[in-house]
Amino acid sequence: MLELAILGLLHEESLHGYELKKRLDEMLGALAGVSYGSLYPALRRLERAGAIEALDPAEPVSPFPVTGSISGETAAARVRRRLTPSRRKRKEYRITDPGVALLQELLEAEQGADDDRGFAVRLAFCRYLDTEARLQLFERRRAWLAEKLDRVRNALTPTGNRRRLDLYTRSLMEHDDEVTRRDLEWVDALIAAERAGAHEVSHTPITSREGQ
Amino acid sequence: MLELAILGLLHEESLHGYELKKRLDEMLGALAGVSYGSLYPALRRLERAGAIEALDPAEPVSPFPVTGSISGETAAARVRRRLTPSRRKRKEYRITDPGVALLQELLEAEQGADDDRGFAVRLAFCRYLDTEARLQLFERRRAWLAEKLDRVRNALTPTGNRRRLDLYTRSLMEHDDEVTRRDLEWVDALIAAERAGAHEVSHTPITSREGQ
DNA sequence: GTCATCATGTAAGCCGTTACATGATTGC
DNA sequence: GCAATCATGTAACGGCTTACATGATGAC
Repeated sequence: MLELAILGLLHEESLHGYELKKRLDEMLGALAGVSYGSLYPALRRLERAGAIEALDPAEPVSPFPVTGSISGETAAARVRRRLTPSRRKRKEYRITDPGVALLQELLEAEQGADDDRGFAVRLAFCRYLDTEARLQLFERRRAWLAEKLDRVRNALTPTGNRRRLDLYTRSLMEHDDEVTRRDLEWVDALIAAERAGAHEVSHTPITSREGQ
Repeated sequence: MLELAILGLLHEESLHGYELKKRLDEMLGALAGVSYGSLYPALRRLERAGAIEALDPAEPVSPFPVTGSISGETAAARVRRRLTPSRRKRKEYRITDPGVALLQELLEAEQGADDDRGFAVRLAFCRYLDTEARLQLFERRRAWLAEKLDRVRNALTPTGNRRRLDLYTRSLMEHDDEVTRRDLEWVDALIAAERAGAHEVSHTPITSREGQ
């Protein structure tokens, strides 16, 4: 899970551990608040496995030489902190070709792809899958949610041997029911969008958000 | 977490491990699918700690002697399986007085009471808390959710340094935003109901559920 | 007699955490 | 020079899973 996320982030851009954690925290919901005691060992494992490699700090990797302004990022950076924040003892990692293959593999893996966290992380990087694999991921999630909804519904209906629930437990289950139904609708929308070919996934209209 | 749930269930009724797992599975969302490899060791730990005790199989505990029909349960039971399904080598556990104290303590503990699972399990047994402790639990959850919502909102608004999100990640975050807002509303309803003294918590009207 | 289910347990391992230790760089 | 933040790591431990091992009971 963590390794999947690391590979996913490094596929976009080379990063060092500390920065990686910040990205992970932004990606929250899933994987927010992962600890360094977990992150750094994961990086070493991936490095030993050849999925990522540490960059030589002497020669920077950017396609452009690092002489002066680096695209538009500079203007914003100047405001918040000085230029060239670089060169601590930090180790920047880059994903390797086998690493990209591993990312694909982990994204498609069935192991733990169903639960909330597993799905969230996979969805965050599913742009690296082809449409078919993506649909497979969505359908699996859908089935899982449908099953979950079924179980809640079953626990909620007073069929036969069912013990009666206290009000708090009942409220919990009703809420669970509602949330799961919404999750299902969402996944259905993702599937529909994927099938339509157009990736107009950003469906959520939501009650006017002029507040901020 | 598991121990809390075990104590909560045993507070209602004495049970053996296998049956306990079934209840846990029904309580799903949180703690559904917990494994025996996790459950039995937990029972032993609790027993060693004196929080629960195994019943002497010779003398059953029920307030009524076990001669023939045991309340209304019998009629239903007769249909699905024969009477007296009892007496394997199963070990029935009962909660002790120190166990009840431990249950209280765990319910009020701040450790891990905020996340989805922790809150769900506590809510399922919060009837064993007094109104004040319950409100404290709800308020803590509320604060946690508010903070989470804030982080999502922040990641979602294109402020300054923010990298632009791909469509899938954006959809994920928007969904997260929506779900978290609903969670907040729900907790607010719980708090309001608690404050009103009446425990009319079962608010959810939900779109007509004639389907089943 | 044999299969499904009930029932209890152990061992190995995974994945993560907390707490601790260390040190570089920069702003003031 | 000192504190805040950036940055990397290790050690111990926690909680849960999987896979395995075992056996009793009841249905057919």
